[in-house]
Amino acid sequence: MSDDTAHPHDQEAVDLTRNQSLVLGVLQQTHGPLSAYAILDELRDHGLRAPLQIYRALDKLVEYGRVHRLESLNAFVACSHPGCEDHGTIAFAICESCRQVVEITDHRLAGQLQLLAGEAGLRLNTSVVELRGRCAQCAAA
Amino acid sequence: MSDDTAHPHDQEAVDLTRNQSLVLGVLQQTHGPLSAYAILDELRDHGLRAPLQIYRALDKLVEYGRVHRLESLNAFVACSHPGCEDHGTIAFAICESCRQVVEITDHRLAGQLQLLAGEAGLRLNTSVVELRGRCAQCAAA
DNA sequence: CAATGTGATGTTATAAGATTACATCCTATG
DNA sequence: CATAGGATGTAATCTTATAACATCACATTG
Ligand SMILES: [Zn+2]
Ligand SMILES: [Zn+2]
Ligand SMILES: [Zn+2]
Ligand SMILES: [Zn+2]
Repeated sequence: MSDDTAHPHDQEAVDLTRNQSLVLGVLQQTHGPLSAYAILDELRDHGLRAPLQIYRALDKLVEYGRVHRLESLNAFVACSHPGCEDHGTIAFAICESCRQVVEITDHRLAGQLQLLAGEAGLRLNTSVVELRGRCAQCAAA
Repeated sequence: MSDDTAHPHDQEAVDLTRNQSLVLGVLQQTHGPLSAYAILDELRDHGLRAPLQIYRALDKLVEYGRVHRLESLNAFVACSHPGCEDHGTIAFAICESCRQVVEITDHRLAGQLQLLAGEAGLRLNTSVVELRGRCAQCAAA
C-alpha cells in the first residue's frame, strides 16, 4: 500500500465514514442515551432521511466499540472511554428518573459472570448488565 | 366472600385471571422465551385477538414474579422456580444458538451489583443481567 | 483504460414490538 | 338497585428494526 493517501485520524482505531461520524457526533454531544430515531431527527438537516442509515452506522460503531447499545432502553450511548480496548465486560448504571448513564468496567464482575456462565453450562460470548435505579441527584431531589 | 366459587389454585400466591392463566400456560409449556406476538399466535384459538390482551397479562405476571422479561430478546419466559419469593437478583444464561434460557440466582452477584451501583452513585432498583453465548450442547455440536 | 469486486449509501416498503384511547363487562359492596 | 374498581375487548397508532433493491465510490487487476 502506498502512503500517499493521508489518514487524518490515524491515531484513532478506525476511520469513520461520514454517516458514522455524524451519528457518533450526535451521541457524544448528547451525553446520554438516544434511540435510533432520535438520532435520525437530529441529522435530518445533514441529509439523513431513513432509519436504516442510522442503524447501519450504529452497527459499525458498536462493532468498533465506540458506541454501546442499552438493551433495556432500546437506545445507544457513546462509549465513555474511547480508544480503550478493555471492553471485555461492561455494566451500565442507568437513572430511571433523569436517564443519566454511567459506564462501568470491573474485572471482578467479569470474573463473576464468567463463573456464573460456566456453572449454567454456557460458553460466554457477551454479557448485558444494566443497573437501574435513581442517581444521587435524583434521589436527593 | 362466599366460598361457592372454587379456586383450584389457591395454594399459589395469587389467583390468575383467565388471560393471565392462558399466557402463563403457553410460556410454561414452551420451555423457552417467546415474544408477546408469538404468545398471541398460540392463543388465537382461545379467543385472544389483540396484542394488548397479551401485554396486560404479561405485565401482571411479571409483577407477580411468575414471568420474567428478557430485555436483550424482547421476549418473556416463565419463572423457573414459581412460588419462590427470593427474586432479588436474577441473571439469565441465554444460548444464542438454540435459545435455551437458564435462570440464575446468586447472592454474591447481588452483592456485587449493589456495590457497583453504589460506586456509580446509583440507588439500585432493578438489575438486568443477561449472559449470552453457547450452551454445552450447542458448543459440542 | 476497461472490467471487476467490495463496501458504503440512498430509498421504499414492511415487519416486529409496544402503547393510547375508549367502550364494555363483571363483580363486590353499600 | 346503585355504583365503583378491576378486568376485558377492540381499533388505531406509535416506536423500533429489518428486508429488498438500486446506486455510488473506490481500489485492484488484466
Ligand atoms: Zn465503552
Ligand atoms: Zn437521575
Ligand atoms: Zn424467577
Ligand atoms: Zn444451545
